[in-house]
Amino acid sequence: MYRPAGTSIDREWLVARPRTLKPGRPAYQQIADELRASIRSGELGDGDQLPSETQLIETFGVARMTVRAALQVLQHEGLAVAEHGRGVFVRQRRPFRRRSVQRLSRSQWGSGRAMWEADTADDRTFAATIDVTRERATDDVAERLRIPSGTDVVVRRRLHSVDGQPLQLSAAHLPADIAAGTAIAEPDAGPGGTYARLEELGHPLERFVEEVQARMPSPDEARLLVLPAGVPVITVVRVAHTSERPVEVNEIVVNSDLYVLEYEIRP
Amino acid sequence: MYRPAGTSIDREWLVARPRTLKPGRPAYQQIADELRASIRSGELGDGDQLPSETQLIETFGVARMTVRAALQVLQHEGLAVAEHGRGVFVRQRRPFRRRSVQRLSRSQWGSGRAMWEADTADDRTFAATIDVTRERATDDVAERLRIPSGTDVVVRRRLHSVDGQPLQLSAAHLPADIAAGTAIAEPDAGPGGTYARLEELGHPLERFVEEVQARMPSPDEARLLVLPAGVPVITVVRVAHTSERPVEVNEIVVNSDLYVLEYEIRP
DNA sequence: AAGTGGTCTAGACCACTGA
DNA sequence: CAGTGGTCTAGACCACTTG
Repeated sequence: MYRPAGTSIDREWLVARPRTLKPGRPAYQQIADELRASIRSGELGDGDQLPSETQLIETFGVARMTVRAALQVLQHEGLAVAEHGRGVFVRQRRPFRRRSVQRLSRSQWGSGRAMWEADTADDRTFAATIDVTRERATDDVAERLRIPSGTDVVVRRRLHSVDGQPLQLSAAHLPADIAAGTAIAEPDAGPGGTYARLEELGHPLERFVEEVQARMPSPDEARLLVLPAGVPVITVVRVAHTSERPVEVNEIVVNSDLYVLEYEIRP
Repeated sequence: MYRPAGTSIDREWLVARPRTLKPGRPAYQQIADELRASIRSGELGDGDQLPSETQLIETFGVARMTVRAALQVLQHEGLAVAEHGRGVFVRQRRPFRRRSVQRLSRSQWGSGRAMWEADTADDRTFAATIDVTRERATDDVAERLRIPSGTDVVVRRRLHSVDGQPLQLSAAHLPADIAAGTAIAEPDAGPGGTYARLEELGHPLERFVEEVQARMPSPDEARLLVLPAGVPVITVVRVAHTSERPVEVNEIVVNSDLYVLEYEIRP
């Protein structure tokens, strides 16, 4: 009973359904419930096309805005994506890429590989540097770097992509007294990246602290990361410390659909 | 120019707006853009009421479904919440609670405190155990525990709340050969919880590995955690290891609005 | 009772996709 | 071209909150 992903089974789905809606619960939610159940059970698999709006209208005997509301529910739950002119499809699930934050080890960036390349192996990778600027630190960044608010920082803003797929945005902030005039203030920071340069400059990195949160993306973030509705972002604020002081604050926004963050804790 | 949070400024907002929409971009998106800008700028602060649907209809000269679409956009971005019969409000922001996963230290659970109490200090806390059951391990859990698929496990499912506010769901899975017949299989596992019992039973915990992801909640999760639209959940799969074997897989789902996960990495 | 949001209809026109 | 989803209207009735 094998059926390859992406097969259209609209017609089968159609005849298998009861077409009656019970009073008490809104119609659009009942329709969403049925479709959701079909997705969860696997009856509708990854990439399969959902019944079209027209088909749902006929099946359930409701107005178009009602079936659209049902489909919107599924999209905002991250279960389906609409493609204009094509149909609504079960959203392809889950990370084809995983990230071990554990790989923030010296062996990684010491060897000239960026840490986000850790699991990439032989894939093609890109890090499109949007820009490197010198700015006044925001209050939050200044506090985390333990420098006076408004002090100059070098900011490296980047959009990381792999095989053309945007994965994450990052904005690394370093105190200007450390980074200005060095390779860190250049678009290409050289082999091993910022962390390798910091060590060379006499700032050996002792520990990283990461704060992890999740939220829905802003419209700008959704555009840059090509996020469909219903996909949140994970935000990471990483602070790199030497034994003396914090030397970098990196604000990272990742496509939560493509990442698994991995941490190891030793009590 | 101080204005306390929650103040209604509908009328001010109304007169300050242009009421013309430009062609090219959908009307509901332009309306959402204006409201979003007001929220981001702070003109509309935490808990403030947005203009009502009626006011927006008059201001922009569009149909009701159009302004509703605009308000839906903001709700799904997590910027606003609607309250039936009251209005639409700027969503109160961000964690009044923070969690240091770093606190998975022996000193915490050794001292009889659960790790999710680490930062709670003198707040009132509750952990409503939904149930403790014996089940066959799912494929995923079995693989993580390195036991044959279908082997019995003890499952402790809980809903954690603080001051009546639900924070997280968890489902801890332990191999039956370790946990069955012990306090771990009881609803109240005793002081220090599962981890303290494991140590007493001769399973000293050496390391924890956590995999962190984010996604939109299922309807059930949204109901249990009382999540409004536009708030994702963070999922954590924590595996506790002795030097010999993995002894617990804990599947955790947290309200991303109330948590900051914190990790420390030493290269 | 007045004002708010929640659901729903029966249309319309448009933009995009694919054969 | 037919079929798909995207936007929008002008109504309707309902449910909830507040004074």
